[in-house]
Amino acid sequence: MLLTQTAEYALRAMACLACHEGDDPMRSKELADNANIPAHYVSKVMRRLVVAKLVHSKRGHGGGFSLAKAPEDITFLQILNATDLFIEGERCAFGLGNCDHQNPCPLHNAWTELKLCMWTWANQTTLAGYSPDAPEAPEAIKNALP
Amino acid sequence: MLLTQTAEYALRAMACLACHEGDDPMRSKELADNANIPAHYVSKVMRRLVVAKLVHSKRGHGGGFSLAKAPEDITFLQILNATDLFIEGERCAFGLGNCDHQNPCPLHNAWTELKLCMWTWANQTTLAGYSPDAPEAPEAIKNALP
DNA sequence: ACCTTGACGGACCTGTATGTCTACTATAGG
DNA sequence: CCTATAGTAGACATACAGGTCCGTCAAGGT
Repeated sequence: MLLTQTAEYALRAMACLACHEGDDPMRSKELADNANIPAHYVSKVMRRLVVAKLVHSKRGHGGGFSLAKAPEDITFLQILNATDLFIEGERCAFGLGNCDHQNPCPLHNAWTELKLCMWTWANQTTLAGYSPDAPEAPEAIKNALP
Repeated sequence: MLLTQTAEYALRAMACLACHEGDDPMRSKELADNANIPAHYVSKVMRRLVVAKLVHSKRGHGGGFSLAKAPEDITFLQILNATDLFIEGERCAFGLGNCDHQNPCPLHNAWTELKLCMWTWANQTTLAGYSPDAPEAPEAIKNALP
């Protein structure tokens, strides 16, 4: 599992909201069905996104969830950080104690590269990419993975 | 947490073995101390690496663990795959049911990119990079992360 | 006003990853 | 042959992410 279950739910939920048409908010039941999240777990996931100000919630009759900003302004990094999967500021996996840029441990570079790789991906990918007719992945990417 | 705890232990243990000098195997107690792994958990971690044929174990008096091949022939990908963190063949986080290259879901490309990013890193990084006097990370990497 | 809808928030349960302990087996050396 | 050493294997314990449940609160509709 590359991401935690909750992070995966959050990404799917945000994608659902991004492609939701109309101005009326989306109810948790709809989210659960469309994003394939356990019905009773939706509120847990969404509350984190509300606290992170990525999503607005509206109570009562006609209530539900809606994006707090334009899809292209919401990066995956923001979503992942809202769900406890902190990429930034993570300690070095190899450093025992004091390991930073000044005192790099032998494998510090490898670790930094991985973080940079994930961080760049998460920071560059936004919900704007969500579209039912998005272009297919380039051949290079399709064939690179075994 | 970017990696699972066990995966992190495995990487550290392999790094310790890679920089271990001499022909005699390294005892589990030494590994536990040097790689900062709970003493009684070392055998659990190492057994996976033994099964994956990345490490040789020797029982009895004078026994211990040693790398099964040259450090430069051991990639992080092999180590991670040995510890249940399968990067390859992972299903798409966004696909609900049938989602592949032929029938990509709207966010399939983003997911593929992340997998490719991690896979490339893991596949290109080997234990050969382990050295107490490895060069520092390029400035670009050092400054890219917030 | 009252009722229905639906998010909020906390208590609580559960399963998996992690960690600990112990009896067993293999090897080397005296 | 006996003993100390050191990995093996599996039972058992624990912590925490994941998941369920329910009472509360807010907003419309009638």
